[in-house]
Amino acid sequence: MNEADYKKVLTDYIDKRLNISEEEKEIIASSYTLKSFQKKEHIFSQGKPCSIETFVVKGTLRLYHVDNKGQEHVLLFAFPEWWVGDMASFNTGEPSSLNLQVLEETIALVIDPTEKEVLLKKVPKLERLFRLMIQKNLSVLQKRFLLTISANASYRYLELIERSPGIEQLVPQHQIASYLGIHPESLSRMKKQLLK
Amino acid sequence: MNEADYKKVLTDYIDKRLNISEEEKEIIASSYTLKSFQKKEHIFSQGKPCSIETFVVKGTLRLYHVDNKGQEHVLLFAFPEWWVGDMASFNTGEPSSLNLQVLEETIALVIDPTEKEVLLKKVPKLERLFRLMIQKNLSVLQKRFLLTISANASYRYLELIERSPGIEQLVPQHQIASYLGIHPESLSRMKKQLLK
DNA sequence: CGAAAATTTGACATGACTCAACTGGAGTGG
DNA sequence: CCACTCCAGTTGAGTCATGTCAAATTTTCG
Repeated sequence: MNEADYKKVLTDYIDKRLNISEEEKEIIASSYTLKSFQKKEHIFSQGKPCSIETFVVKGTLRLYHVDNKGQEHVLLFAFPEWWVGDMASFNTGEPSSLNLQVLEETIALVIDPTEKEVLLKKVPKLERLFRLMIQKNLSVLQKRFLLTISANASYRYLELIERSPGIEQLVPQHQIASYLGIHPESLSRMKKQLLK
Repeated sequence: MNEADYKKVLTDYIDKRLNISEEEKEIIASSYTLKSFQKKEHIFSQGKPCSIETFVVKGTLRLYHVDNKGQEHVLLFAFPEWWVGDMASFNTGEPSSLNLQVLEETIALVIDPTEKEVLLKKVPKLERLFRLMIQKNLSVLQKRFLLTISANASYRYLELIERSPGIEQLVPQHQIASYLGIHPESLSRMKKQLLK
């Protein structure tokens, strides 16, 4: 696949949701920059402003936070056709509280806040796309939050592997523990328990 | 205050963030319906589609979910100048998983999905307002989620009363416990501990 | 005033954490 | 190709925060 093919993934994605003209497709395609990232690389990090919003074309990422005790907490794993960034930081310029790390070699389309403003001016319909996207993210997080405070860790674990089958092949176990909000030792013990 | 005054609260709120014309203010004001709600009343409930998005002008509300064990979990308390609804349900028509209940007599401006679509067609800039609003909500929830899985209940309690001083006068203690994700007995004991 | 609801207290159970030791596999360099 | 290291995962023992259930007390409100 070449650059144009990768950008077509994005414009197709948008077209499916919004119906955009050929001209708009070109504006969009030229507003985003194609980047590839190596395994373990950090695309942005906690403490610095996040001036990148990415649309994942290929690969796997994790978005996580390190708390003041030094514990990592995975907010999400990202896959192709996902938008990932730290919106709060991206929009305000304040330091990010999140880290975005590559788990599997990734190809993504990226944009910075200034370019995004320009793009939104040129193609205002995209406001709607981004609204719907964030709305989706919010519903998902809401659901996860409620699950986290209402169900125990084994229930959350089973829910995760049902919702994302194959995740255990893609992501090391201690990161799954971190996603579930528990320690690796606890997840290990829990899995043993579940085998009965 | 009369109806026009209440609607002015909304148009002022929007004007502060977007700069809208007098004409647009009128369109907005006429798209929303003024409603008042009594203490304990449910504005929408779990299991039924939520066809209401509210802008609180006066009063206090709580948005909560009841899980399959019958436990209530408070997602948020809402105060004047907040938007409250169940976006997932509002936009798709699927049954809501949330309940919105009045804690203190409330006056709010409400809109249904069809009216909102019409309004957004007439005043497309509002797409941006709603995007920013949801974005804010998402950042807040993200932060809360991370706090919930990284800090213990007493830390979360202290954070809450610092962030919302006076909340203990407005909201019964068992609902604060529910907001914190713990049981009322635990909160009671915790507070006793903290007095040292 | 009296009933119902909210809060507190007690006794005990349990899920998850902590810290430390051990195991096993993947990769590296001699 | 082996020895070595490093990291992920497992296991063990003890602790702690919070849950559970039941009873006592206080507050709220009709």
